[in-house]
Amino acid sequence: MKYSHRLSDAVHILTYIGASEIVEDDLSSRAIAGSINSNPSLVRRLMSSLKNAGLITSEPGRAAVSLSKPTSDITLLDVYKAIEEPDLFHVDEETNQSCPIGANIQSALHKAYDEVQKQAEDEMDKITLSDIVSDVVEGNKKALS
Amino acid sequence: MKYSHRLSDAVHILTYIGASEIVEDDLSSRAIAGSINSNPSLVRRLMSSLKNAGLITSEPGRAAVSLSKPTSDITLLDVYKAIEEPDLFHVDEETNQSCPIGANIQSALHKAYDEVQKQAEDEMDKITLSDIVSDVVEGNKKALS
DNA sequence: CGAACCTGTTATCTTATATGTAACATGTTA
DNA sequence: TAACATGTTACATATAAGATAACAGGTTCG
Repeated sequence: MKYSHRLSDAVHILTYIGASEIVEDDLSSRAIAGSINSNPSLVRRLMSSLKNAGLITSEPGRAAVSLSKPTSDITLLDVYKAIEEPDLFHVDEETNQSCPIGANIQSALHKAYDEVQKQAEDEMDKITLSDIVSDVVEGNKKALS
Repeated sequence: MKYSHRLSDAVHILTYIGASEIVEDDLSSRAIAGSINSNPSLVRRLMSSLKNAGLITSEPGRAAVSLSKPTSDITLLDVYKAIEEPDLFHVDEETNQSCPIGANIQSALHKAYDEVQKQAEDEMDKITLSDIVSDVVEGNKKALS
């Protein structure tokens, strides 16, 4: 996942929905794609994951997506788990088990990566969609003044 | 970089060097590649980055690589910075600047990601090669008993 | 009712990246 | 000098992300 911005686009979608008062109130996948500078199909695919995770509610045929929870109850961690692979780092699972190093490095790395993952997730859990929406609305106010 | 294990292989190399007493004392790229179950060229490429970062010392022609610092002075963060892209998450830099959301989401995301990055890096900075080597040596002892 | 929109899903193409592999110039050792 | 090493480059392959198109089905409103 080096050059991916799936997480960013997913947050963008949620922010668009959560701050729809500052844009024309068009919540179609086409309108959201216009904001991302992407295409409606990508938006609908990401929304599919967000829907599966219980973060948004939508109905076929109607351009009427909405957040399932208040913005303060949706964390960056929720979005991360809905969209991304679970692990930030990957252990090489093909190391040589006949070598003392190769046979024991995997568990040592898993232990280390788990600690990093936990700290990252704890921090992501502290950042809410409300924070992001506030920053965006604030930035927009400044730009208009 | 979804399916990459560059970081794991780099730590593997350093661990191999740092724990060479529990393997036959062959520090050639071929021997290390054997432990990773990979190939010497990959090992030499990773070692090239580790050398640029000042973590190892080596000379052309001689299979005599060594750590530039004690294992307790080499952190997971050092290896991460030597090997990986600097950022865990990437902001979509192509969002529509004509849209209030698209124009302001980038800085909001950078701010959020920076906080997560900082926590992850702080944790990586606490984990040393010494910890990894200890776990591997310990695991080997158990396997032999 | 029917035209015009929408969502949800799938398929294909292109591009970026990681890895495997080979090759080669050059240094070292015995 | 033969054998082996590093350091670097080039190329092939596999995986994944994103762009794009297509289409079945639902919704809205004239």
